Amino acid sequence: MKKQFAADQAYERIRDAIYDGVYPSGERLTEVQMAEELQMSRTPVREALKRLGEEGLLKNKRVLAPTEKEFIDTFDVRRLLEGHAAARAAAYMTIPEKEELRACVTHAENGQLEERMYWNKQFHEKLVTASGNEVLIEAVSRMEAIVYLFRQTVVYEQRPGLLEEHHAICDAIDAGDRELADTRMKDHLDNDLQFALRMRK
Amino acid sequence: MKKQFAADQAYERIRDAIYDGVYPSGERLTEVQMAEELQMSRTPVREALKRLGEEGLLKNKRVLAPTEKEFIDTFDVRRLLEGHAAARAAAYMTIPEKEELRACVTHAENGQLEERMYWNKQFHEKLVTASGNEVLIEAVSRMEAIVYLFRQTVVYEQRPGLLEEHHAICDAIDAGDRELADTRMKDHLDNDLQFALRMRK
DNA sequence: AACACAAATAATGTATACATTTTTATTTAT
DNA sequence: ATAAATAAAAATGTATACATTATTTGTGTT
Repeated sequence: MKKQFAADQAYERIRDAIYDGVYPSGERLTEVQMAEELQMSRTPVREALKRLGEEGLLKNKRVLAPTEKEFIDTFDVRRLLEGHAAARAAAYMTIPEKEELRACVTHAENGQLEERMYWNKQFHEKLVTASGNEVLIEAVSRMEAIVYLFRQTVVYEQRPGLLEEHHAICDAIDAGDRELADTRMKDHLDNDLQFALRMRK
Repeated sequence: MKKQFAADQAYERIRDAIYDGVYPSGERLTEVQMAEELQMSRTPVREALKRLGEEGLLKNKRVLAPTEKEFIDTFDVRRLLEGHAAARAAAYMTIPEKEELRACVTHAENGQLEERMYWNKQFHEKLVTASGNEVLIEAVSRMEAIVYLFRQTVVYEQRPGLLEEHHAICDAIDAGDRELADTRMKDHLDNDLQFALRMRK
């Protein structure tokens, strides 16, 4: 077990708390309060808050409250990047990698809600990671915060068609069809977006 | 004139110094030394260095030394994003915006090296900004550091064909041809990449 | 009640001190 | 001479103090 700096702990704990809805969108996080709660001095907390700010989870000290536009804009970029990742995967993924990817979908099919969330997330992550392009990976992961915070609900994981679409993407990749993989990923994300938007109403 | 925090000044000064080659790639920047040079305490310097780290200009305390792969990967993503921005521009840019964009190219044609650099940069910036997609804008700007540091030289601004390509992109946008604008931007960036890679040898 | 202003309270930004960790320099052993 | 081990030096991470800014609260006015 590696020793963790207080600043890192603070970062992780606050981040998780935000994701868990402990601090709702719009709430202001102050250094003193956080320091109090985490039982450490302001210094590491301050560092953690700054980092959360840079990563977009806080917007001048308040928990990000993503607007519909921000969400749409995020997907506009995401579909580009993940579509590209899918195309690359179709061209360069190794057989074992393809199998792992497919396994994500089947595991999701068989698992309960908790597991299903995990494997769906893994699916996208594996796909992007397989590109081997650090810049791409970084860019995608940077957008997770908004996505996560916007659709506060988890119902999304039950969206009809979701798993079928993941399968379809796998099929395109297995077939080595770049174009098709790209298109299917983009369509998939479009569906996700539409569904999430509808859920908010 | 707005008052600046010491941390902000530190950030800007160190960043500019890195860009100006004062601290060469690979050099280690320590808090104490920077604090000394900037005549302030370690606290704001530390904050600045952390920020520079998050933005990719420092990689555990050392000035980023981009590898060829990183550079290529960056362009792989850039062409996606800027290509998309060009396509959007073709579809949605207003006449005055189109004129401003074209002006960037003509200004570059008529200016000296310094100006030319400025206007070429403006060209790309205007194009991306016109998308109105904050996420996209942010993503593109995040990649500037690597691009800038990798091609330490400025010769790049003299690349044969560069201005013609900018014009060609403008033409496609003026014509409202999304596909073509996208392709031309991608080709343009591909050329940039190839040229930069060749320069390094 | 809504507004403007003043006083108070609280939060931030910076400097500094100190313990710990990391780097560098030096010594010792093979 | 090279490598391992140790000692010395330097740099980092955290806590704390204090001055400065923001924010809130309270008061009086229309």
